[in-house]
Amino acid sequence: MAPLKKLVLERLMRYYRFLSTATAKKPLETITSAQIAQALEIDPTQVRKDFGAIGLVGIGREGYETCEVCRAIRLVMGFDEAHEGVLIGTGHLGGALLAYTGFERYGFHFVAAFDTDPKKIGREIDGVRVRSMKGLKPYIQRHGIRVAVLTVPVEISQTVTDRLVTVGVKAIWNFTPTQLSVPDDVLVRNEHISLGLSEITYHLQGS
Amino acid sequence: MAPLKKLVLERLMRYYRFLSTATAKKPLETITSAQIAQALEIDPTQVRKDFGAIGLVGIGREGYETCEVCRAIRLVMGFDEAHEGVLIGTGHLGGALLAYTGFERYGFHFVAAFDTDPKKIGREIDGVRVRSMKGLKPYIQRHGIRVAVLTVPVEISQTVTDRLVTVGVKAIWNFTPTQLSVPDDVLVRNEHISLGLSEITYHLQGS
DNA sequence: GCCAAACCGTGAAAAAAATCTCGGTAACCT
DNA sequence: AGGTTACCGAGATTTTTTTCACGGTTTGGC
Repeated sequence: MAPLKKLVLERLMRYYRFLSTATAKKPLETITSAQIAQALEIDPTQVRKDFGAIGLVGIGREGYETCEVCRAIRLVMGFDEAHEGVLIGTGHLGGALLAYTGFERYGFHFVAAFDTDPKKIGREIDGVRVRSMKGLKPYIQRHGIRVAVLTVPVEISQTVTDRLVTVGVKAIWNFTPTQLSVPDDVLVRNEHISLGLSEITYHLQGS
Repeated sequence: MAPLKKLVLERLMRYYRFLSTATAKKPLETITSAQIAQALEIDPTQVRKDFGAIGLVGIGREGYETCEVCRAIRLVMGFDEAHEGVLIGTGHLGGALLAYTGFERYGFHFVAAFDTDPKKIGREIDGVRVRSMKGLKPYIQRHGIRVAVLTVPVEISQTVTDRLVTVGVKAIWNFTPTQLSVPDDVLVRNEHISLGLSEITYHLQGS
């Protein structure tokens, strides 16, 4: 099967989140593409296309089985594999991410945090131990960590990235406003929060 | 001029950020589309198209005047108008956003924060006063606030949004994992951080 | 048992976004 | 001064993404 595109993955994520929360308050046997589409403000066809892409088939005039949909999404997205990540940089944003419990449902959780500040090293933030950057390599390699979340100051983001790559990290969730360069086999997902301002200031502008 | 698309706005933001930081360390008179494109890992044509869209013209074989580019972007994006925003929900993420100073360069800053927790009300977080939600309406209206940043728990996100809309907020920067419904004239920019996990868990999956 | 309603599935069409191609022009070199 | 190089600008093309349109199928009613 051809790899799924980024946009498809993001929509699958949204379907999954919607189904998780919607069925929590009112269990549903089945759900139609129209229902999902309306809730998420997209086209019903889009939902059917996406479902088709991961091998889901609907039934008659019932729609899709909610359990089956969730299972299929979790399977294709890899939510059932435990993804253990480390956080680099325990500033405000890093701390907020460590405290956030919403990633668990996607099979992701933090097992350690790293920082250079001696005052922080050794402490725990929301149950996660803060370690010295010196211990990065052995930790990553001993635990087979493949994901790192980057919340360090921009000045050192590329340097830290290079280190992460050399110790074997395969995916970097980048919250720094930087364009990181990495080898082809390493995935960088940018979470450039400031970009959101573009829409806002432009929209408000002049009006 | 036709309104600029979201993707164009985001790229303009990236150009602006790149130019701001690149010229800070080494002042450049001019810059070529190829240089920008290489740094941001996009196509040079894309850069020229975007620049063309905001009326920038390059010169001979020199490229574009950096000052002029920055000025044009700031003008079209509205960075020079002071955008005063309020933050609703002073949890971990809210605190991190209040502490972040990087929004200033885009003309955005926080003038107040709101929360329901009596223990937080009255305190200051990074120079921003935390106020009671009861005072939301008068504050917004007295100061003519048009932007709200939403970092409240999901359970109350729609309720708070409705309130924001009725008191006259015109743009909501939504950090909650919710699909908010608002009138047509109100802009919602979603910063659904969890979506980033889709790429990561999918990429790592099976490998 | 048959008709109608409410779905899905999919190919076709449209819209949007990214990329290619190439003519034109200004600066540089010899 | 003239050729060459290194850009930009814009039309044409391709690719991607979204939406439309409609045949097929299952369910429920009569």
